[in-house]
Amino acid sequence: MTERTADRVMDTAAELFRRKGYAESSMRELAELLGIRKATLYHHVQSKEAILEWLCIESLRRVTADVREVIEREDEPLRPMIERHLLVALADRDMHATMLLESGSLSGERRARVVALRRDYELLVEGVIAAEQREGRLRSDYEARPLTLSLLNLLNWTIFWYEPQGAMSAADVARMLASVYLDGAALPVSARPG
Amino acid sequence: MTERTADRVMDTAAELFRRKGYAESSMRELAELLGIRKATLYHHVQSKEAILEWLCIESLRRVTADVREVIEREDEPLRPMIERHLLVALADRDMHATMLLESGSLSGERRARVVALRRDYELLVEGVIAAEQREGRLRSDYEARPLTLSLLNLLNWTIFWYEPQGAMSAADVARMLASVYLDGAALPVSARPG
DNA sequence: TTGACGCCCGACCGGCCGGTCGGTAGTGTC
DNA sequence: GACACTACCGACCGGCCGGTCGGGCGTCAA
Repeated sequence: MTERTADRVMDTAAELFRRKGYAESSMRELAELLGIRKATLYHHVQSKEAILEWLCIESLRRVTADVREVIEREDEPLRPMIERHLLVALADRDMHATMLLESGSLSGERRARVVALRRDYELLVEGVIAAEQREGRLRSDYEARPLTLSLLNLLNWTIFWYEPQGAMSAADVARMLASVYLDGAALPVSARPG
Repeated sequence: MTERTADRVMDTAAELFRRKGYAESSMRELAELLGIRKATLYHHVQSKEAILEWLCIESLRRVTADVREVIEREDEPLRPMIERHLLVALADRDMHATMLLESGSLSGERRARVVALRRDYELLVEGVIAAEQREGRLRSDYEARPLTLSLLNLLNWTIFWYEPQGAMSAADVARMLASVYLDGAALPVSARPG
């Protein structure tokens, strides 16, 4: 049952960290949510920071794996890649939020490992952006790097306002953001009313 | 000199909170950065949370005032509004980052006040978006609300990767983001190479 | 000279923090 | 019955936290 318990610890920690913030969450509180004592919690995890590192790495691992699969499968991967990124981020919401907001609380090697994974992922996306520019499907008046970072801004922070029970499904939001990013929010002049 | 000192406290606190996070920053550390003792610091501010509230309110006050002025002056305010928002956010970087990341650490009435200001600002932007939709300059296949939140995502989180000493000036980034949001990142099919 | 005021400080407080320790209870194996 | 292993726990630790208290020191006005 170790595996089950470890998973439960990680899920609960992700929810707690997202709701209260990493520094404001205590191991006592986490133990209480799990229905065990703090000393017992340390039987399952090495330290508080180890939990945070695991959450960061796992969220990046999942989004990287999924997006890489889309890139390898699709001929024109940009739009499906955008949609997949968003669907994964919304599915692993608490974990993803913790990675975005709290990875700065890691220190030393833990921090270095997470920063490296994040950089790898950014470069994966940037590679797609640059390729689409070369093939003339994406505008080239700006560098691939700021275009990539803008896209990731647009996507990543959606988890903080999206409401699963609202009018739009996750797939709806994914389509909308892909369309806004690629096609723009403005109506083309030719399509405007007189 | 009280005014000078209070300003210095707020500037220093904003930089510290952005660099280390609110919960991870201590009043001892802030006092040390200011070259005074902790007890003296409490002569100038009421509490740690009061500092955070002031930073949040002030950053929202500035961006709201500036953007409102643009809206009242311009006939087609959307593009200049986007650019102004970004310039203000980049100018008050530490304060703005603290507001975005740490306002959740406020409690009770302080939190309520900041949340209300944030909501006011969102509604101000949403009003512009909705107006542009009615006038046919903005696509209407999505609601004004998610279009607004997407735009704010795209803009707000830029402060975390923009490098002032880099190749692009703040005005360059502002123009780029306005163009990506309005015109899209894709090349129109008609403009693509054969 | 006196006293009010702004600015400063050392010493201290209770409380919560992450983490450790020694030990117990149950369970399955040989 | 002996052993090993896992899950569990109460009690405890040193350390840092936000915040307070009483008082010192210079300036300036009466």
